[in-house]
Amino acid sequence: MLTDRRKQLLQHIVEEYVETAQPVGSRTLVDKYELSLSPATIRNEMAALEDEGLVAQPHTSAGRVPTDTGYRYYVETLMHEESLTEDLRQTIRHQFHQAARELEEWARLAAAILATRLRNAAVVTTPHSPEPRVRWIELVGVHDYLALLIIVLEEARVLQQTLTLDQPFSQEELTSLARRLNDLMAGKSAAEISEQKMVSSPVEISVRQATTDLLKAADELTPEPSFMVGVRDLLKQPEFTEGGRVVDLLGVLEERNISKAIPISAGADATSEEHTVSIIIGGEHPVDEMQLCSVVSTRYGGPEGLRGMLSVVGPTRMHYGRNVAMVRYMSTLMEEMLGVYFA
Amino acid sequence: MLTDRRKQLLQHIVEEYVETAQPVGSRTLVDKYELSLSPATIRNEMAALEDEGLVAQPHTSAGRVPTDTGYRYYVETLMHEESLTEDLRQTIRHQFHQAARELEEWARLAAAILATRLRNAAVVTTPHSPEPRVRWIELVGVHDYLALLIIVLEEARVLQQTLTLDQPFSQEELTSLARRLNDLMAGKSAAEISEQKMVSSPVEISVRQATTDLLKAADELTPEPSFMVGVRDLLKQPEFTEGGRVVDLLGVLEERNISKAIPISAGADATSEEHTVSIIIGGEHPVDEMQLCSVVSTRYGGPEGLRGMLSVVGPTRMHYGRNVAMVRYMSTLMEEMLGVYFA
DNA sequence: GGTTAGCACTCTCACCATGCGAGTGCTAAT
DNA sequence: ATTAGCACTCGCATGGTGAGAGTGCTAACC
Repeated sequence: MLTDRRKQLLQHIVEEYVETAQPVGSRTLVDKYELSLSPATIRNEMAALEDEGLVAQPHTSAGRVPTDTGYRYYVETLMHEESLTEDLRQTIRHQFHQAARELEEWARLAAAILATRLRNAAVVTTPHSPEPRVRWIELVGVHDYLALLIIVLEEARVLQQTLTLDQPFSQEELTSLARRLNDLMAGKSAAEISEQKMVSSPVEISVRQATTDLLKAADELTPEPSFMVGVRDLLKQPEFTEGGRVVDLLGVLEERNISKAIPISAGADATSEEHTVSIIIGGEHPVDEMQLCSVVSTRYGGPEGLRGMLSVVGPTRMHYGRNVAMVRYMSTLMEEMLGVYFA
Repeated sequence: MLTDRRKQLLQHIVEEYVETAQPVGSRTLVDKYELSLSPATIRNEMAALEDEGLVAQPHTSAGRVPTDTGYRYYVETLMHEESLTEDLRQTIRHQFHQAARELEEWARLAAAILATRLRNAAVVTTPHSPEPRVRWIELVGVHDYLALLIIVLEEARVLQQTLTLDQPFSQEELTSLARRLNDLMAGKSAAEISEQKMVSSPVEISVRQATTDLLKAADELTPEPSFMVGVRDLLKQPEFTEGGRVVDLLGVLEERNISKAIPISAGADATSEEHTVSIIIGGEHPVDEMQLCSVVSTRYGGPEGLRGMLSVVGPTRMHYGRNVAMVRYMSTLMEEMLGVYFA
């Protein structure tokens, strides 16, 4: 348990370091924060904080820098979440209402806003349901042996797939087949469709197969349009300028496997109802290349089990208070939009 | 007009520099390429090449480096396009035949292959027609006042847009409206649809409006899934490691405006039939941030006026012979795939 | 005349010493 | 418990030096 003074000191160190990116020394601390103490005292206190593993010095004669555990302590007990001005809220809300009424568009916009306002990289996934259900199914012939299978999900997402037919079909035949399947499949999930055992034509079977495959795949194929936004800002940070490390980081982010780079697991599932914002700090991250970064993320949900994720990736030396506030606000906003969308 | 010896010398300089990323000196040249001449002679020749503006030295006591004009001369007259082994061709073709039968998937695959094989960034756009036409149109209700407009283009691309309705419609009503519009619009382009003046219901008007808007926009919205692949390799190049410049480059690439970063204009439109591969070298590029890069690109086309673009972005010090060969092969392959697709 | 050997010259880069400044830890006094 | 003072440690910037690479030029050579 830390004394109040040490807590406050840690807070100052974190905030100062976040701002300047320089190791912070005892003198700077007393000067800038007008502590009515001498640098010597601060030094003693800092030595204590170092013993606790909360701060470290890059080299003997440098100031202190927060460690991952230091940041962790900070976000858990010391940080106050910044509150957004009503003005800012309005501006952002306005941007959303001006955008096209499209789920993907909203996700993209959210990512763009997060990235530019916070000057960090942002990742937003479009909302999708854990067990997607068919709302509508359509078959459009491209030519004799080729047709386009289009599936509209309950959540208004559109999937498509090209099918090779074993024999020519006219558009009329395809349409009536689609009608028939529509009646059978509407409102059903992949599992439920698979259960419907029945004798039917080879085409019908292949369409059914394609449909269930698509539904199953729908979960993973988190479309990446919203991705990569702001990586530029991320790489601008002084801690990345040295060169080598950047490349690895980019490598991880470039693979589309977002879930690997941003494991949302930590605690978020249990109380996900309550807009919990989860924070992963540096070395806490399972993926090596990400250990210079912190990730602030939260889920958002809509009706019908729709779920998506918003997150901000920045250097460990990020402005946690601001990022958390912003991510939280964007998630409520996304939920609001989804609510309206599905009235 | 250069003497044969100077041409060959330039060729060696380019190829050596491409390989080693080091300014190449007279001694290395005679040693490595077993020229039966002394370094002194080579020096004289190099001085001549420098007078012509084809090579330059970073500083007085360094070897020579090709200038942009040097590279230009090289690609126009000296370079021989590498030929791909039958083995490689087969491997790649195989990858394509294993992939999903989907235009986007092919484009993505093409980009991935280009990027990994050439260790450069690759950009591929999915094929789209300059004047898209409607093949099929569908309306799916999401709830009372919201419907999804789905348009399948002749080229088998699917567009979608959410529409707000001024009054509730049942799915039956929407379907029959879609049928009616389908009959009117099938095979038509945006311009032709706009011409069809007729009295109709407000919904119908708004659907028509949305359709033409979508068709018009379809040209620009070159989907970016295939983008950014391999930027990692790009930034690994020694010329980018210093730091500052990378950021700007990323900035340009991150904006989705590919056409700006990769103007294909240069000569490609006229004789585009013949798989002309266009090359933009360093300073020739209109965008400042791209002037450290070269771009090798070509268009590819399919039936029905379908057109797309393949390109590779790398440092000026790229392996032109290989890149051109690969880009050319991928373009014929894409055409082949499109041909099969639309039988 | 083209080619070459030789040489002086230039410039980069790595290395080392040096000095300064920032910041610390410790001790002794308050 | 706090603080002043001081010796100490590093990092970093500065400057000098020497090796190495590569050049241009001149004079000799075939």
